[in-house]
Amino acid sequence: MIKPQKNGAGLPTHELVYRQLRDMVLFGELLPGQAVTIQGLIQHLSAGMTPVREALRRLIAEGALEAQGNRRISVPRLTRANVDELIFARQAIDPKLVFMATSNITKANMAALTVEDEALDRAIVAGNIPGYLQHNYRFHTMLYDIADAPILRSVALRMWLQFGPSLRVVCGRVGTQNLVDEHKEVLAAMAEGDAERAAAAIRADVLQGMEQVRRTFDVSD
Amino acid sequence: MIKPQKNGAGLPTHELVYRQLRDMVLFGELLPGQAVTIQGLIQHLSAGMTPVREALRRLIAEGALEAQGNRRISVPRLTRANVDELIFARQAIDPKLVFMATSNITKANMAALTVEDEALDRAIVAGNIPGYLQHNYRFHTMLYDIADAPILRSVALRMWLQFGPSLRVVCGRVGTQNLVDEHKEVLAAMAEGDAERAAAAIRADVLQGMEQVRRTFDVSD
DNA sequence: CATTTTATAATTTGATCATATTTTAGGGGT
DNA sequence: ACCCCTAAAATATGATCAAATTATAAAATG
Repeated sequence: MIKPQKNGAGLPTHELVYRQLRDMVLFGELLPGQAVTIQGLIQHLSAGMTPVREALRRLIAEGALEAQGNRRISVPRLTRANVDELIFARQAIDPKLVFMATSNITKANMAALTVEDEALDRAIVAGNIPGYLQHNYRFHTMLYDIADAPILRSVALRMWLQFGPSLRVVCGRVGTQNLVDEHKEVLAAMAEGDAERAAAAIRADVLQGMEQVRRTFDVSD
Repeated sequence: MIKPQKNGAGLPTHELVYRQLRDMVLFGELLPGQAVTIQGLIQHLSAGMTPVREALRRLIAEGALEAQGNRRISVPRLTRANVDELIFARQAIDPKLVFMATSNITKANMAALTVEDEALDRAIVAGNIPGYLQHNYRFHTMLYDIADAPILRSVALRMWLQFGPSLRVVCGRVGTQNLVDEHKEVLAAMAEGDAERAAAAIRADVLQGMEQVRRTFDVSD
């Protein structure tokens, strides 16, 4: 007698499992190189096998996890060359999305962005690393959503999934105090409708953050 | 009594199902808007449920298929705005990959590219649409592989999965005769080691092909 | 009376689970 | 080092439940 339980939310289980795993990748509960097993997740999330498998296939396709070939799955360990690829791609995509977002900005959007950025600042001064990672992610993804360009958005989100674990490691080493961003400049430019300036500001922000990731490779590897 | 059959190849079934479905998307056996059902694939490919589900999750994550929300899956129908996004992304990514590939080119690589391009030319004069699609895809993906940049490569491949079905429709309307490409120029530049010129050539090639896709939206939609 | 709308039943499809099989990794023993 | 053996993890299947679409019938409107 098999009885599939109806999970609390209105979402399918494989979607819930996906989101939990994605957040674990993004906000640093999983470290680069760490192994991920299906059985382990079944127990840890108390989920069935099929939903877990589907979520893993999806995350592998998105680059958040890596299939090693011999039926093993792990969190990817970035190489220096990988980081350079990510820097190039983000420099190309993120400014375009902010440029597009500037046309679609509304009062409500701008207010929500400001709230998120202030929460981000508080996390920085408090040295709250998970809070920093989450609010920073949310700030950028809100911009992606406002741009209303689903294909470019999916590419940008994919990049976040790839450098997420490494970013976590960086923050663990250098702390949050040394982190600066160009978010205020982005918001000011968007408020004036100056798409070019907003795009340039986010480009600087992206470059600044990614260089921090790159720097860790120059010392360690 | 359950007996999982050992599929002929050494690859897992979900991988084989994935490849078959991907090729169906890329080379036009599936049209934009067409519905894709799990049950249908189980019968059509005579595969089990789990492998089919995993392959579908992967293809959805890669943008080749679309989850409509109400548990239904279909081949995405591109909007004019989507095509503009694809044009922007390919213009940014493809030239970079060719630029990088120029540094890594070998005699064997160059020979293989030339063979592929000649097969492509033959398909064009023969009006062989599936042949055109396959050889064109192979030519470009060979360049991606040579570049040895897995992250940018995966982004570029994702773009192909998105415009694949629409490209098939375009070829069906205009035929292959009117198709021109800049592949000869790309190869000539790469042979000389002129990465800038090769990148510019592939940029022109991409733009030319994608404009063809865009044009169909100006008349139909 | 024809047509549209609404409600209900039937069928198809998707989601999840338990289980059987296959493969891999690791641990003694040569 | 190599090879068998065992244990654990991954893969694949079919059964079962749930949900959604389609088909069908009834009711209401013009």
